[in-house]
Amino acid sequence: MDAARKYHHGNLKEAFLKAARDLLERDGLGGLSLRKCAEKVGVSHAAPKNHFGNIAGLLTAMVTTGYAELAVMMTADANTNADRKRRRDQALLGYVAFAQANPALYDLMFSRDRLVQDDPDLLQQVRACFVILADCSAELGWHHGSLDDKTGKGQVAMWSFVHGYAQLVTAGRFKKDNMKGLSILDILPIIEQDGQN
Amino acid sequence: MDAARKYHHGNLKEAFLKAARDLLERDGLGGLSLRKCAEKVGVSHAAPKNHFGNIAGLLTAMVTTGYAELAVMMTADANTNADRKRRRDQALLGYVAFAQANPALYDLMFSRDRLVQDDPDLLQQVRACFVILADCSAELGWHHGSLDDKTGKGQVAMWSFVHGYAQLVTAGRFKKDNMKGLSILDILPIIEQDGQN
DNA sequence: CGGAAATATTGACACTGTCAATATGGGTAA
DNA sequence: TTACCCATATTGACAGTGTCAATATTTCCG
Repeated sequence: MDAARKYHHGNLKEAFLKAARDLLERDGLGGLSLRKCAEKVGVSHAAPKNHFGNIAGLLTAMVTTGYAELAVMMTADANTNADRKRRRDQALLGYVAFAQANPALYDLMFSRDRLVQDDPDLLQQVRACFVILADCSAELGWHHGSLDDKTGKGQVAMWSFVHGYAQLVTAGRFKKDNMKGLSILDILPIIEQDGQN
Repeated sequence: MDAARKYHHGNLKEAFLKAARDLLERDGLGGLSLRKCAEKVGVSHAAPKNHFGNIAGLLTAMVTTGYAELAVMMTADANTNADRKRRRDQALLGYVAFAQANPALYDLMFSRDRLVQDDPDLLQQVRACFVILADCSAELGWHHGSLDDKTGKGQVAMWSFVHGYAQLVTAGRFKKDNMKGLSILDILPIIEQDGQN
């Protein structure tokens, strides 16, 4: 039997994830509900229970796909472009582009009390994104000088900066005239060490 | 008549804010509801409407007090300590300390779809915090070199870094062995320009 | 004193997540 | 094929939520 049509409805789980994501970006987190998802897909209001358990399970599954897409956005043309500096720029631009394209989902990806925090799939995708960012911090020269990169300080700095920038941009906090139109690559040189690229 | 006892209940508005904040930090945003606040205070379930309109109004008022406290935490002993470097350290440490002491409230302070974003009081308190951070960026030397600080790049970098660090710390994202125990002052030197403090 | 305004209560409504009980269909072994 | 089991989906119910209209109570002020 066709893998996409193997039951009453078919890939109901993926249909739910798609519906949930549409609702999330259209109406925000407050406009997303299990019942609306079910109605959008065309099944009964309790159908999601079989696939996700509860709403935290649905949100966790959706967020997990978000991290997977974030990793793709950061490494989009990594193999077609061997230059380290451009790879790093691409990763940072991709990170911010993902947040701007999916602002509500990006917020949810860093929520503390709406997700199943110890979900194995979620943790794996989060780790994958962090590894990519860690490479960026190394290419930025943040392991340079008297500091030992093995302490993780460079990675902490990298993640803090990129996440903070992405969240504040998508929240519309940088709207003053002297802040509009700034890319993360415009900001980066300010906190780079001298002579490190 | 006593200002603290001038009606049926008294300062019901402040009582609601206190109850809401208790519920928020105890049970998270999902455990906070208007009806629970009303029950906690001892009034009817619709009483909050007179003071806040709707739940977004209550959350906005609570968040506004949060920004005011954040500003206090950043400038706690500013006048008793004239040293610029220690003032800057105090501001950053105070910022992170506030986030760690009020993790759920801090999250809510950067929410996009649960607050009245254009509330005048909220905007004023946000601006006050940003001004303090902007001073920190200037004291960090991020206006140095060929870059003109008037573009706001230094402020954007400062806010991005501190907010990202605070949010990731409170979300428990820095729990690996090589990241535990790091203070924001440990991270800061990594992204400082050479010789600038 | 008396009306007006602010404040609080009551009752209702639609909506939400969750659960138990039931129904339906697909896969599989006899 | 047939009979059974299990995954999947539906139905109905329940407590809890925000919000609103109507009403009641208290305070304020002319």
